[in-house]
Amino acid sequence: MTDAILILRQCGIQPTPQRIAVVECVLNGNGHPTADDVLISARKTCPTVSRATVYNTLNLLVEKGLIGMQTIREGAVVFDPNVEKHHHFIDDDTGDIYDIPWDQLDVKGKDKLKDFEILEFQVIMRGRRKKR
Amino acid sequence: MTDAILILRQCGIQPTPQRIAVVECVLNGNGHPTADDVLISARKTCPTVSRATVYNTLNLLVEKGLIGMQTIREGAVVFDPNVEKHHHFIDDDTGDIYDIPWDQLDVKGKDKLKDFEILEFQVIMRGRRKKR
DNA sequence: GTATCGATTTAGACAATGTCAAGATCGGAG
DNA sequence: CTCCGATCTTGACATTGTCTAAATCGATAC
Ligand SMILES: [Mn+2]
Ligand SMILES: [Mn+2]
Ligand SMILES: [Zn+2]
Ligand SMILES: [Zn+2]
Repeated sequence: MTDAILILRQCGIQPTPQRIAVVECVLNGNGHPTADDVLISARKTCPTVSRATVYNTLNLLVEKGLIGMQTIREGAVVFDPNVEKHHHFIDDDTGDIYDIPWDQLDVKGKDKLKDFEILEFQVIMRGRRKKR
Repeated sequence: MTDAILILRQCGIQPTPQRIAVVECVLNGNGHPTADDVLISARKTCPTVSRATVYNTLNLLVEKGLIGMQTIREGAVVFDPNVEKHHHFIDDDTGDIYDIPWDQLDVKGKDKLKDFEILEFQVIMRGRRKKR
């Protein structure tokens, strides 16, 4: 349970009911929601919130580094409450996206790519999550 | 210079002027075109080709394994004439996508992810291509 | 309490991506 | 030539995302 108001203030963003709802949806929600997921979810606590405000707020949060944005799903960008470096696993059956901790994988050979200046990278895996 | 007609026949797809134009655009063109790139490009040799036919043909080619489809750019899927396993580097300045040969990188640690059955994976890198 | 003013939100227009269905077109077999 | 199945085109439609103008909000000043 994050304190959305505090988080917004610390970034110099005026906390409003709409922005609080958006922050709570993406930070307390589970997973990697699309903007539309956030809109639907935010409307449960703030029924009049508009699509434009959800997009504005999400983009603002990305700018401030409070959340990430990932281009790994077809059709829509997803937002990511996890701002630490990490990899992703996408379940082809369900579409669910799982975080893989950064230190679980090691990518060897990047330094041999002389033609490219790598600013960031990640491993993207697809398959099925094993039922347990 | 690929023989589009032959390639289509080998996959059991009737070669038509429209399909030939699409195949030539994505196979002989350079890089990772979007459907819209292909549409514009195909219209140079086949001015009346429609958007639906371009999408239908591209999806058909993907189904048959003749080209790949990558979800690595915002806004639109890109198609990939390279069907071998490989990684990608995206130039943040230009948006250009470069193929990185499969054996240039080695991802260690995948076997420790007990909860996931990895069917495919790739490394996605972002940054700037060094001018040379 | 009321007027004012800037910040915020809303509703709807708009462009782009992608899918789909209905009708037109094409091309080969009879 | 006619018929018929395959293919193509057109335009409608849904979705994602951005933008603008007008409405709303809230704090301060009077
Ligand atoms: Mn979703
Ligand atoms: Mn393009
Ligand atoms: Zn993540
Ligand atoms: Zn590629």
